[in-house]
Amino acid sequence: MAGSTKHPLFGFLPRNVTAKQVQGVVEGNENPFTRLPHSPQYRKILEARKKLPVFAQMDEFYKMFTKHQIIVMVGETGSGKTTQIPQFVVYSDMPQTKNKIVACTQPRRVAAMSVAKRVADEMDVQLGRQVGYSIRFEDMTEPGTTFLKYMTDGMLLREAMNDPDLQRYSTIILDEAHERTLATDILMGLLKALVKRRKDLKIIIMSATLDALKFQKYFTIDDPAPLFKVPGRTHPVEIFYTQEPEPDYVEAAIRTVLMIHRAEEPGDILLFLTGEEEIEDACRKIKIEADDLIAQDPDTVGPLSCIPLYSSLPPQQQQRIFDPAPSPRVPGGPPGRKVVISTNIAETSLTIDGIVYVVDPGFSKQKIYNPRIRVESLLVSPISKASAQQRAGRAGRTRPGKCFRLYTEKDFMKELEEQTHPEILRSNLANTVLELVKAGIKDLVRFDYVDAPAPETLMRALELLNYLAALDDDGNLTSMGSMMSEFPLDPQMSKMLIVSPEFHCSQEILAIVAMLSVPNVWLRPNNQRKEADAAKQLLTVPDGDHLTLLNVFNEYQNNLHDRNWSWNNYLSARSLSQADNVRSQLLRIMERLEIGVVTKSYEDQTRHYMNIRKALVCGFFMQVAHKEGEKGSYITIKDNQAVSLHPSCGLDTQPEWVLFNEFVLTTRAYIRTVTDIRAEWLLELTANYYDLGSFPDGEAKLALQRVLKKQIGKNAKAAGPDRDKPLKKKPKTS
DNA sequence: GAGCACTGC
Repeated sequence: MAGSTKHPLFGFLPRNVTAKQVQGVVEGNENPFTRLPHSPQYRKILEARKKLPVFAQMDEFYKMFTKHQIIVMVGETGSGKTTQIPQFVVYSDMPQTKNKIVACTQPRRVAAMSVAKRVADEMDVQLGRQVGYSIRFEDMTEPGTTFLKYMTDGMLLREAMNDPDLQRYSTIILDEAHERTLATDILMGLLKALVKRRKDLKIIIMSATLDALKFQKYFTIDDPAPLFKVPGRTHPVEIFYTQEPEPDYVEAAIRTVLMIHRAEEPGDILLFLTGEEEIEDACRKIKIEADDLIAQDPDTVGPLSCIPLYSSLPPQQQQRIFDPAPSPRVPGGPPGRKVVISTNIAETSLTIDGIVYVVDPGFSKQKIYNPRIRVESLLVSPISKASAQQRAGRAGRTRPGKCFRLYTEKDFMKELEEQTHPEILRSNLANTVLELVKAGIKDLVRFDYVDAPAPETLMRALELLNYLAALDDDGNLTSMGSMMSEFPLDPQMSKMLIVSPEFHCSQEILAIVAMLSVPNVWLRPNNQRKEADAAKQLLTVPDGDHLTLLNVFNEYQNNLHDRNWSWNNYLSARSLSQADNVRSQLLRIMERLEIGVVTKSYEDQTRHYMNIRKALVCGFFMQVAHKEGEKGSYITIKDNQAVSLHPSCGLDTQPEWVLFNEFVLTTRAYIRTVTDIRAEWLLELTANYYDLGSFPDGEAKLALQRVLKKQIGKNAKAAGPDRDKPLKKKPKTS
């Protein structure tokens, strides 16, 4: 009688449901969230879901989830945890009945989007309504309707900054926690503190196997967090090691690829190398050698296609990894094979079906941070055991595979670290510290990190934020700091934006900051370097690379009608449109903060450019170098690092003082993206930092003292300060 | 006279 009108979830007690109840609803005819009948598509997907390993453990899951506030979950690839667990949680939390949300974080945007789409299909609802996702630049949710949300970890961290109690959420699931991204690490710290304040909030940490114990221990409230284990569904991968260490891993890798091609069963190969240049080089060599092999032995050696893969490759070329292996040259001839040569991008971000052989030389480029000289750099380093395991796993996704490690078993056991160092130990934390302070964390040194960063890294971050006036001398957030934290930028750049109205150049600083926030816009194809350099020369502003970036952005905007403009000027259309996107987001934030977006267009260009350079100084006064000696050698102020102007630098002279965006350590120490500045501005705009009383001795200090003396003399002679008068333009030498 | 591992806000 009542059966037809009763709500499908009738009798469900929040946070106390059984697998039997849930299975009844899942198998039922009526969708409990839309009250519509389930579609045939739903039934089809349900049959596939029921085969996932995690589905068989629903009962076990609910027993644990009902009882505990925090769960650590481990599941191998193919367990279905990312799609199923959040749905299980929804039936228990019933967030739709109390205006709450179940959130599941991902380290990458594509994952958040694609998983949300899949889960919306599984639940027979429209993406963006009951189930949605939230990533930078795209909020695919409907307030009041969305109760299951996939999002990037960085997005949730931003929310935590403004609402430290994360009141909207009933359960928060941190997925891929083993990747230890900076955002996930900070979230773990915040959530550990939060569960004490919010007893109604539940947390699930999802990870691959090796780290589980560490997370369980970390999340000890009275007892360690319980562990929920889900088996994976992959194929076995046989591991081979070399007998002796390989002196040249690229050469060994090429040899191994050719050996596989000659001697192993059909199946595609994935080779891991460290960077673009290495990959393109190996690609060329493999092609040449494979052609030789085929010429020698056309009856047994099939064709080999070689596909490079790295992030700066245009998407269209990245798609080539999904091309099928080449067909035999003649019908019935030896089969073709595909080899993908990739950076770490194929370790986590991209999966390629059909890979049967993995060649792992054991290296990758890793970011390291040196707090002493405040520099992040990339270094080719040995990978960790966890990483090696992940790479090997790429061979077993479709059928049993083989992994050839180009190092000895002994080195694997003894030399490789268990885990890759988490990002928090390898990064400049200026931004993170500001976010934490904004989230109300008072004592950053004693914050409960999963892995605590070096005290010096924290000190460097606090010092920078103090000089930028984001924190006062007691480490409290200032109103300036509060504004700065609203921008998804390094603090130096948000500072520039906030002060830009004083220099009448908000639009210009917006464009420059946007350009500095996207990947390099300059293209330089191997066979057209001269043409590319010439094109760049035409866009160059000799006063500084920052102004060149501004010029490029403006020209891009002026030429939007011309589809080929970017390409014709050897510029990356992808980066430029990204910059445009970033610029709009930053502009919206400025408007929200009621920072007047001021631009004085009637000024003459020299003076206008000077104002822009002054605004740059307000953010980047700590990244300044002084020319010492004749041959273009510079010394960074205070740290006394000898550096050279990067060859890509467009300055037509070698000014005495320069401001730089980036310090790069390659064959030499270079400063990149450099602008000509004046000592007067340093003394005038950032007197706090350029306090000569505490300045280290050296040529830079002497030069600053001379400027100061001259200023005092001038001010004594003249009746008042005249520093607003444009300084005389230097004669240009070409 | 050289380089951009990979994410993310």
